[in-house]
Amino acid sequence: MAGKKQFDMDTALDAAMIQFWRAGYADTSVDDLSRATGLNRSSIYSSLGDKDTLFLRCLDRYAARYGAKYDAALSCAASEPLAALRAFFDVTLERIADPELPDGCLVAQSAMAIPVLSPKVAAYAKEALGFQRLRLRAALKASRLTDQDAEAFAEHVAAVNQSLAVMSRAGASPAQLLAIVGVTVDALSQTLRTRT
Amino acid sequence: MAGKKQFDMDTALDAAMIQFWRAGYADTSVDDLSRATGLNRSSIYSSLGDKDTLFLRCLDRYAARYGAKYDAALSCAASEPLAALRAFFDVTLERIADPELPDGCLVAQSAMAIPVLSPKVAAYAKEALGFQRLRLRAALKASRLTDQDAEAFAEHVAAVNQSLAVMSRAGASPAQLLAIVGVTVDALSQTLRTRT
DNA sequence: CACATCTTGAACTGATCGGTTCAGGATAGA
DNA sequence: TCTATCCTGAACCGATCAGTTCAAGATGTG
Repeated sequence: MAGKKQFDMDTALDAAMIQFWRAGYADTSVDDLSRATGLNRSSIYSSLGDKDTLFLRCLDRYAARYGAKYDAALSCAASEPLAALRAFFDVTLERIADPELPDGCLVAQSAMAIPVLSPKVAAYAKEALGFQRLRLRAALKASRLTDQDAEAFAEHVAAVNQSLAVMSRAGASPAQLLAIVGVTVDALSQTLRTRT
Repeated sequence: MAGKKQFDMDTALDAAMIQFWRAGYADTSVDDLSRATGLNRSSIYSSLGDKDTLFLRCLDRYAARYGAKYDAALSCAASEPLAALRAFFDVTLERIADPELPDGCLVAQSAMAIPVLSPKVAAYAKEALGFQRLRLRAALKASRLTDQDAEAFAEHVAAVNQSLAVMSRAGASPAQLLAIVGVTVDALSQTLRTRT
């Protein structure tokens, strides 16, 4: 079976991404990736690069895919900040609820492993978290919040969003996850009401 | 050098705990533990057990040590709920600020790795998180909060506390961590003020 | 002194790791 | 049909993994 591309690159990258996402970098061997993608060990190295390179591509894929969803969710922040925040959390909650996808979050997973990751990967993980903060800061500053409140909420919301990864890994129920974000959403609601 | 115990068990366990804490289970080899504790490879197996057993002991040690601190912090929750919550977060923030200790949290680290940990260790990690929730629930119910609010805040605070582990691993500054918990503390303050 | 106890370093097993190489099969376009 | 291209399986490398074993050395107790 050869002559022209025998496999779908997107499908293979998705499979690799999900494998890393589920088991983490350290607990994913190249043989695991071979099984997950259906690609031969040799094909992985020739088409997808070595383990580190492939992991970086998966991290990038993950950040781009869900980054776009977070952006879309926050797009109405200026007019409807509360709805925007709810939509933001919904991106994460729906991802967690999807039985096709692992629990947790590839970025959070990688952030926790920073001390044992290669500098390049560690830097990318930090960058992804920083970008998430920027996204939230920009959206919240466009709302009626003061700059100070917007910055504090941006840090807080980014953190709470990552906490959902930890709690979902530990088997938290959808109701528990909703309670977690509920307090934050209420807090924003209060702040919007009192400091206008 | 022998005849009677040649090493201090507490010191050795602390060193092993910190090694697991910094690098995680998967990225800690028995040779790493040997180097960290100063104990011979053979001595580790004869005195501390195999890797899984030792990890469980370290997890238990960690949960007991900081569990006691969290309990102490929450002890004034009935009379001073807001101060109790601040003291609770301070336990984590001070641990993160301690240059002698790794960033992050051994429990959060383990929770993220649940899909690739042994069932026994995975169960213990879940248990530790559940216990933290119970601690918070009991403390908040003793305050002036309604049961519903207390339960929601218990979930939220436990999650935010874990989020500090993720963010500190990614290099968040003390100011950023303070902003994260500040929103939660303000939210509790508001709730205490409006729903008495 | 002699003995029991504890610890050490080193060697060893079998398995797995990341990464490379290569002969050969399968297919597409000419 | 011929050839260029792509992919496969399998073998191989050196390194590291967890875990075990053991002879030798060091110490405290009798």
